[in-house]
Amino acid sequence: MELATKYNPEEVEGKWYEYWMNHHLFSSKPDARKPYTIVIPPPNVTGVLHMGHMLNNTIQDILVRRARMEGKNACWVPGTDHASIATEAKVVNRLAQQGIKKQELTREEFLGHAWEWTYEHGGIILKQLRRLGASCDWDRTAFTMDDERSESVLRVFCDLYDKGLIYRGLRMVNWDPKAQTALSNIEVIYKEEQSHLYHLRYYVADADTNPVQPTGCEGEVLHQDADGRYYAVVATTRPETIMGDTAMCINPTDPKNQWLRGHKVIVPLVGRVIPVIEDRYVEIEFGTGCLKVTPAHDVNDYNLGKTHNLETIDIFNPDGTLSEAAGLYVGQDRMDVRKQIAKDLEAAGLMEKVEDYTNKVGYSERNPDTAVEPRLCMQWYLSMQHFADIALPPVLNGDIKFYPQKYVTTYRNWLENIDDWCISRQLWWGHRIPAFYLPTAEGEEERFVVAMNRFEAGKKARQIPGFENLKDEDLRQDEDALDTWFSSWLWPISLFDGINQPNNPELAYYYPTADLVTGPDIIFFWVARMIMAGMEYTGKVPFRNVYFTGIVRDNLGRKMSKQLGNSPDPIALIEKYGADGVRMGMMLSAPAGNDILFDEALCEQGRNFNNKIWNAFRLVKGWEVSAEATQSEAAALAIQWFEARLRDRAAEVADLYSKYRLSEALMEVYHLFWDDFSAWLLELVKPAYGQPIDAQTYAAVLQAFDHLLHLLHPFMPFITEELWQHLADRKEGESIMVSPQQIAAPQEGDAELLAAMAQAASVVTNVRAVRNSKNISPREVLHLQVVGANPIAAMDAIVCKMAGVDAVEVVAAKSEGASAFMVGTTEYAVPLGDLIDVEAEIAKAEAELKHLEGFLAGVEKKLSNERFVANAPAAVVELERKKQSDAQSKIATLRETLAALRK
RNA sequence: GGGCGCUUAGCUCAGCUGGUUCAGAGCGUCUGCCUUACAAGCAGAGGGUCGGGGGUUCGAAUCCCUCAGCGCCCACCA
Repeated sequence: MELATKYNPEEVEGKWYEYWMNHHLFSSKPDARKPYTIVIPPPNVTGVLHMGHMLNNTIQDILVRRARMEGKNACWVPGTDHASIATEAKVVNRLAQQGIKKQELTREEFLGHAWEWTYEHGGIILKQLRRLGASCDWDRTAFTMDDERSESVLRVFCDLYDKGLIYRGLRMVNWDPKAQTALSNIEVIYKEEQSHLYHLRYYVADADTNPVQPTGCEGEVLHQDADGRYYAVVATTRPETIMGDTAMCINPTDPKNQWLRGHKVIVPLVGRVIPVIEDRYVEIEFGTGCLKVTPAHDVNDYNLGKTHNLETIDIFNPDGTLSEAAGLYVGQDRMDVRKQIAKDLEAAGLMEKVEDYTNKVGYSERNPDTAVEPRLCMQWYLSMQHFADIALPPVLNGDIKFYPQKYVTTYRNWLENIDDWCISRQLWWGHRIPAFYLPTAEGEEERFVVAMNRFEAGKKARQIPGFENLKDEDLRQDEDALDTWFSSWLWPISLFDGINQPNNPELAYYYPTADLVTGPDIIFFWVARMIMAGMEYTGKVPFRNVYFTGIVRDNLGRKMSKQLGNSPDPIALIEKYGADGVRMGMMLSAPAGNDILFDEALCEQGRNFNNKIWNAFRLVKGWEVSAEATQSEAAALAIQWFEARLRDRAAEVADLYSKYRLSEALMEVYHLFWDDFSAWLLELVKPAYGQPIDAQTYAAVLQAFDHLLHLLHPFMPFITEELWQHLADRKEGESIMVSPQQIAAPQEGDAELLAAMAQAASVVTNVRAVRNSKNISPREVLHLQVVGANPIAAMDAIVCKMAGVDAVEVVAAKSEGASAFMVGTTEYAVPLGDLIDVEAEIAKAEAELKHLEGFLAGVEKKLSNERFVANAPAAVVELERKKQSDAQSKIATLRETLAALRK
C-alpha cells in the first residue's frame, strides 16, 4: 500500500462516518449489557455550531466512545430545543425584513412561519455535529416541540397544577420590551453601567399645590429656592419614571428630613401632589434620603406601594414607549424620554444637579441590548420550595457528583434562596399553556380549567355548576406559551417517553443517565431543574455525574463573540486540521470547569499528532516480514518493556477517566504514543537497512499499535478507525469502536522493568548529549564504559542500539580522554581520544560537584537535626540517609574524575 | 454587600490526605541535524526564591492568618 507522507483527514472522515452509520454502530437498544447514557444538551433548533458546542460535544463523544469500547451499551441521545424566545425573535426579524409585522398575523399564521423557519434551519447544527464525529444515536433524534415531548410538557403542567404547585398571580415581573414578554429572574443579566444620578426638586406644597412653609426645623437640611420656596431633593437614575410617582418616601428616623414629615410635595413637571410617606426601607445615607416612589415600575416601590396603599400608575406600554397614563411624552421610547426629560427639568429649573453614577441595570439574557423593565402583570408561576427540597439532597449526599465540585456550593446557595419560577411567556412559539377560560361577564372574576386539551377542558368545565351546557368552543385558551426551560427540564425523562409512559422499558433501562456535560452558566436554568423534575417524576436522579465545561475564550482571554469576530468557524477548522486535530486541539486545554483559552495552534498540534500516528503506521506497514529472521535481543527486551509500559499507562488513563480529567488522559496517551512507542519501541525494533523484521517482533508491534489505537480512539475517532481497518484484514461491519480491547492490569515485575528502562534511557540520553556537544554524527559508533559494576547489564542491548555504541564494557577505571557522566551512582564514560576537551570536562564536573556538595550539606543539616530524626517517620529518615550516602559516593567519583583530568 | 475560586517556567496549566514520581507537563525558546516513517520531523539544552508578608511543624507550593491583584456567581440602596 502506498501512503502519502502526510495524513489527509478529508479522504478519511466522511467515509468512516458513513460506514458507522450504515452499520448502525451508534444505535442502541436495551439489552443485557450495562447501559451508558448521555442526553445531549439540546442546542437551539435553528442555531449553528460554535466553539462552545465543539468543546461540549467533543467531551460527550469521548465519554460515549470510551464507554462503548468498554463493552457498555452506549446511548447518546441527540436533539434540539425550540428556544422559544430566541427563535421567535429570529422569525419576527425575518418577517420584519419582508415587511410583515407580527401583530398583523394571527397566532396560526405566525406559527406557520415559525415552523417554516424551523424546517429550513432546523437540524443544521446536528449535521455539523456529524462532521465532528459525534456518535449519537440519530434514530432517537428528538425535538422539544415534537409530539412526545409536547405531550409530556402539557401532562406535567396539568399534574403540577392539580398538585397545587402552579398558580397565576399578579406580580412585578421582569419585562423584555423588545420581545414583549415576561422573563424569569434568572433570565435577567445585571450589567454595571456608567449613568447619572439626577437630583430633582420636589416642592413642598399643600393639596392645591400652594407653597408651604415648614416650621420648627432647626438643625435640619432645608432647600429653598431664590423665591423662598421650600423643596425636597430626590436622587434618581430614572427621571423618566416621575410620571408614575405616587409618593415620596423618607426614613422616619432620618434627622435631616424630619421637616418633611406629614407634608406633600409636587412631582416636577407633572405637577401632581403626592404625599410624603415614611418607611425604614429608605437608606438615610443615600442621596438626600428622599426616595421617589413609582409603584408600577420598581419592585421595591411596588412593595412600598402595597404597604402604604399607594396608587399605581403604569406609564409604559409593553414595547417600552410612554403610555397615555404618563400624560407627557406619550408614545416616545423610555430611553429617549430620559434624555429629553433631563433637558426639560433643567430648563424648568427643577434639576438640582446631575452626578456621574455607576449602577447595575438588568438586561434580557436573550436580547442583550434591551434593558429589562419591571412591570406589573398577571403571570403563571411554579412554586419552587417543594422542588428545592427534593433537589438539594441528591447533590449534597453525592448521588449526583459535580465536576468540579465547587459548583455544589453554587447549587446549594441557589436552592436555599429560591424564587418561584415565572413560567409564562407572552410568546407564540412554544408550548401553549393548557388553561382554558370560561366565558365570563364583564367585571366578573376569571375562571379557568387546566386540561390536556380543549376536549378534556370542556368535560371539566361542564362539571362546574352553571356551565353544564358549555360548548368546547366557548372556552378561550390562555394566549401565553411556556418558558422553554419548562420543556428542557424534562429532557432526560421525556427522551425516553417517561412522562407519558412512566413504566416503559426504555426508561427503566437508560434512566438514570450516566453523565451530563454542560456549561456552568445553565446550572440554574437547566441542571437544577432537571434534578427537580427527575426527583418529582421518577423518584430518581436524572444523571450520576455532571461535568461542567468552561467557557471557550480566545487566546487573549476574551469571550468569543460575533461582535469581536474572534470566534472561529468550527467547520472551517475541521476542514483545515481535520476533525481529529480539532478535537485534540479542544481537549489539550480543557480542564473541567476552567475557562479554556482556545488557540488555533492547539489544533495544529492535534494535526501534527495525527501525522505522527500516520507515519508510524507507514513505517510499520512498510516493513518486510520474515519468518526465518530471528528476534534480536534489543527487540525482545523492547517489547517486554513496552508491554509493561502499556499496562502501566492504561491503568493511569483509566484512573484519569474516572476523575473526568480528560485532558490529562489525552496527554498521557499522546506521550505514550509519541515518546514510548515511536521514539523508543519503534526505533528499537526497527530492522537494519534493507533487512526484514522477524515475525515475532512484527506481531508484537502490531498488537501494541492496536492497543494504542484503542486508547486513542475516543479522542480521535477517524484516524484510529482508518488505521485499525488497515492494521489487519477486517470484515465488513467490523469497527474499532466495538472491537474488544484488553490491556491487562499492571503485573509483578513491571515496576522493576520500567525502572531499569528509565535508567537505560538516561544513559542513552547522556551519550547523545556527548555526541551533541562534540558534534559527533549519530552514525559514528562509540564505545561505552561502566565503572565498577553495571547495574542494568540486562539492558545493554537497548543501550547499544539507541545510543549507537558497540558495547557496554565494565571497567575498573575509565580510559583517559573519556567524557564521563553519572546515572544514579554509576559512572559511565565515552572514550573520545583526541576529541576530548579537558577544560570543558573539568568545568562540567566541577559544576556538578558544587551542586552535589550543596545538596549533601542540606541533607546532612537535616540529619543532624535531632528533632527531625526523632519525629519524622523512619522511612523518611532512611531516605535521607540514602540520599546522603548516594551523594557521598557520587562526590567521591567526581573528585577522582577531576583529579584524573587535571593530571 | 455576601459567597466561591484563582495567583507555580515566556504562555496555558497539573501538583491528591504536608516528606524522592516536588519543583512538573504541553507549547514556545535556544543549539545541532534534510539520519533509509514523519522538517507537521529527529537529537540535545536552558528556563521558576511556587503573588507579598507572617504563623504552625523536625519539615510547607501543599495547612492556618493577613495583605495585594485577578475572575466568577448571587443580592431590591433609588
